[in-house]
Amino acid sequence: MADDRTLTPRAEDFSAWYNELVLRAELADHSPVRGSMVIRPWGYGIWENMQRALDDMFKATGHENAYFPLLIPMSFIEREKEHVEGFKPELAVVTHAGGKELEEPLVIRPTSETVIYSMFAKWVQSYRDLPILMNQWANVMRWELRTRLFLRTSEFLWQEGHTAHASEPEAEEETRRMLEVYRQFMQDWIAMPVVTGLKSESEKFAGALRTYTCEAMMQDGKALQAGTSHNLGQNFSKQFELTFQNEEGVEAFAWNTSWGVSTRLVGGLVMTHGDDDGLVLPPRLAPVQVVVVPIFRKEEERTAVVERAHQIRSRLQEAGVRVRVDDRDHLNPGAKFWEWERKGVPLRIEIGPRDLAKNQVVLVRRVTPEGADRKAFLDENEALASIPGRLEEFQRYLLERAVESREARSHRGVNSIEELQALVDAPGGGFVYTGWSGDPEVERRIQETTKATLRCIPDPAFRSETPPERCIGGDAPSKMEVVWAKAY
RNA sequence: CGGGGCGUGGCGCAGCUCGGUAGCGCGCCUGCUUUGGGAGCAGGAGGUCCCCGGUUCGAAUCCGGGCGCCCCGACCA
Repeated sequence: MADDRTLTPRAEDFSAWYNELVLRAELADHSPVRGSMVIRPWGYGIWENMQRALDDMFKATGHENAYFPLLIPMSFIEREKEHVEGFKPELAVVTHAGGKELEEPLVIRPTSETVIYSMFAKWVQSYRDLPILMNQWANVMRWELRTRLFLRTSEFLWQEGHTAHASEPEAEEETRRMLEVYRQFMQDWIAMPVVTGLKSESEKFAGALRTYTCEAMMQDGKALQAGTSHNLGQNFSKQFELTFQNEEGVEAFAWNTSWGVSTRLVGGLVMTHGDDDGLVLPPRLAPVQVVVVPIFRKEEERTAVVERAHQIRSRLQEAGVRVRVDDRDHLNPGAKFWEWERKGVPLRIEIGPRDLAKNQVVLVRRVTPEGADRKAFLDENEALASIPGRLEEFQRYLLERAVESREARSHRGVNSIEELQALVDAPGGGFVYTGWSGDPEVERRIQETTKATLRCIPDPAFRSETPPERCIGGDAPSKMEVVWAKAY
């Protein structure tokens, strides 16, 4: 840590900056168990706001919540070949319970496809029972060798949606629909723009037919896989005999999808918006959107100022704003300013005797565009009425800034591996768009030599105006445009 | 799994080379003065120096063994 008061600047050591910020903003802390974390109230508050927004979106698209158990029979995980291959190395297994060795080991879920589709199989007989549109909020465990708070921990919180459909096109539509829900959520709530697209064979979910992804670009030029949506085909329904009688009375296997986002999104938020002073929160997710800091000298001033601060809080609360009054008296105002800025609160109202006299408040934005005044002196009523609008404006500003930052780190029309390498190795890193023949050998070779991975085959909205002609790997014609980046 | 670093009060660290009363900054408690960008003064509390063993009159310090954590890399949906 740089010292007690400041963070290591991003430009000096981005990784150190991130680690220090997460601890110092009190988002999370290391638990006694290596690789797992305690999410502290400030971090959990952000997650709760994410959950609420996402949950509403899931409900609006027809999904219901349910809960499946933490423990899964080992034999279930082993049922689907690719699935078990993908997860085996990172499974935590319960072998003993009740003082005895178990006959069959139980796996702590790394994800719940197997148990969920085995239950769906019990519940579905007819096409009339379909579709099933379900979601669960849960913890999962994947034993990771190298962990980082929020970005990769052994245990994490997430949601996993699981659906069953009567036809392949319906399942594909669902897969795409939920990917779009994620994209929208990340854009509108986290103010984090993402590139959506299809994962290559080597990067797709173990057991899926196809995996779609949301890829975000962090300030250090590395990509973050922020959410995935899988078309599972009939891989799981075949293994768990999830069948139904169709309209013709013929027995058929159901088509499944699954999709998830996790507390990793909190890490994405930090690395998208944070600055050298600390966290910057998009207002829509901020546990506290406005902090009111009273300033006073004498006792009479204190009474009057603190009373006004609480009036301001009530008025803003009535307008639906999340407000906190920081009336602690063992800290001076400056210390409070730094603290709330470190924690990322979007707006601050300072109110002191001079403001009371003039019926004004001082309004400060967590970040301001280059050259703009940081502090605004405003008529109190006017200021309070403008707060909801200002929060939305701040939300928009963060998104714009993030889009600009991503665009500045996106490189299109790249034709050679050398150029690709130079770009991803440069300090800003970023997304590199190239042509690809679809040959997995090219993908493997590039990954090995450049350490960049194929993030996705972007959806049409993100493709370059002129499609690439040649494959990055050589003289073969390009069959599709792809995005490369170093990734978390 | 490889490489590096670190374990000393709540946090950050010095002390270890060269063994001899365990220190500094921040934080914490009490009081007074302060409060518009990280307050000042005075007084105070708080420690199995990661663990085990050894050397020694004496170990935070030297030796042996162990444990833990962090970082970088490899691996990874």
